Amino acid sequence: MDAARHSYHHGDLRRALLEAGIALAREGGPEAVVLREATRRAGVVPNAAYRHFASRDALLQAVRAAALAALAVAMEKELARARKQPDVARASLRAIGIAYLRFADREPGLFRTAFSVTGDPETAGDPETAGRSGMNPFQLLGAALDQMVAAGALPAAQRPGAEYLAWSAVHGLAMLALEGPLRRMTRNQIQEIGRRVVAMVDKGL
Amino acid sequence: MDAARHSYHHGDLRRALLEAGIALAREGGPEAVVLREATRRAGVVPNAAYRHFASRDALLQAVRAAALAALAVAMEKELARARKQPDVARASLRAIGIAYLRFADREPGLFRTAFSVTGDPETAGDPETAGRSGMNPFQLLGAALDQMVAAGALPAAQRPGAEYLAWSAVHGLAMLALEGPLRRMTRNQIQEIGRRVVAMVDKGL
DNA sequence: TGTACATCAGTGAACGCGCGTTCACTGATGTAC
DNA sequence: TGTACATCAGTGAACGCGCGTTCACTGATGTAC
Repeated sequence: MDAARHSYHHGDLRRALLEAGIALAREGGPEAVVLREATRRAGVVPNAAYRHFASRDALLQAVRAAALAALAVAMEKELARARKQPDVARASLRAIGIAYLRFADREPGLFRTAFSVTGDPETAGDPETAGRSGMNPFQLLGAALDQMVAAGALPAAQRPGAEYLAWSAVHGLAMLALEGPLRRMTRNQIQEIGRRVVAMVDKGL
Repeated sequence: MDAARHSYHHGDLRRALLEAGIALAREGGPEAVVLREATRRAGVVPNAAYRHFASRDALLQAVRAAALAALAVAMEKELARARKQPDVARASLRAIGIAYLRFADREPGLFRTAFSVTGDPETAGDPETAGRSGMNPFQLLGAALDQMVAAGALPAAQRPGAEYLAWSAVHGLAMLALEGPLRRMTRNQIQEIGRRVVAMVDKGL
């Protein structure tokens, strides 16, 4: 990658390191985000990274934010489809759950990086974790639940904290399928269970 | 620990290493199960471990089995209490969920070791993963669900695969609370969410 | 338009770390006669 | 009951590994006059 650099200065090393870090996370999860490897891919000497990131962990946090943003974008895409459905509110909530599970399936490395790492993804503050709508994954889920209440599909009394219930169900399946005992199941089996989990949440909330 | 060994032979090194491994897992999760540290605690030279375990991973797997067995025992205790309830089937299912969450809370290191590690905990084969009843955690959950069907509290059509739905919900909360974004919440908040998750499963199945 | 110089973004070399694992060894145990 | 010897369970020393990070450095850039 980027092997052909001729000037002494790189030009955009911060971005190059971040992108290398994202690629590493995609390939092997958070523990694969190795500072030295990122500099290797950027065609630069190891300690050059310290001009742009205070430590290996700082790089990892930046990668994590990018992973969350990628998830937010995936959710937004699925939500766009849901808006054409008759029962928009319900379809939106399901879309969020399905997008979450699909992201975990298709980008396991990024998924694990986004969640099995220090830091609060719900932090509304960090714009780096947001999708195109400016909302991060957690906020998107919250908005879908608000819609449910507005549509009368969810009792207002159940609304507070409901994101944690929905999130838990879907997150648990993702983890069990990714690095837990469900790892050996086929993709189809997992998808079927995914549908049922989402249905359970819908019904059980 | 065990500093006072006088004979050249240890006597029960395998057990000592396993117990040291369990202690390490309890303190710091799977990545803390370090072979050299286990031998240090057993008062023995590092490579002595290879007389009893083929590799660091073999030790880790043994520790993992022990962690699953500990969870099974915790579940059995909670189940014993549930048997005194009027609606035994339902109470049993909830007991399993509550025990699971409580174990994750009280023994986070063992919990993570049990699940965020290679291997299929559902493997009925390994007796090392079982509690006093001879059943492992997964089997205990299955039995509770069978009871639900027998009691008419769960449609038989929903029974197949239902363990994965229940498990996902409760596992997800445990993970989010343990090493995810819910880490900062108070124990009480998590417990409250736990109750609601279990209720959601009960209602949503 | 040209030059001096501060600032910035890279280089080069080296550290210490603790780990898992291998090798050839030796002290202790227990079994056969 | 005693001894010879095979087997077993430890020791001692050493490996290579790749990592994150620090230090003093130098080449390139851009700004002030």
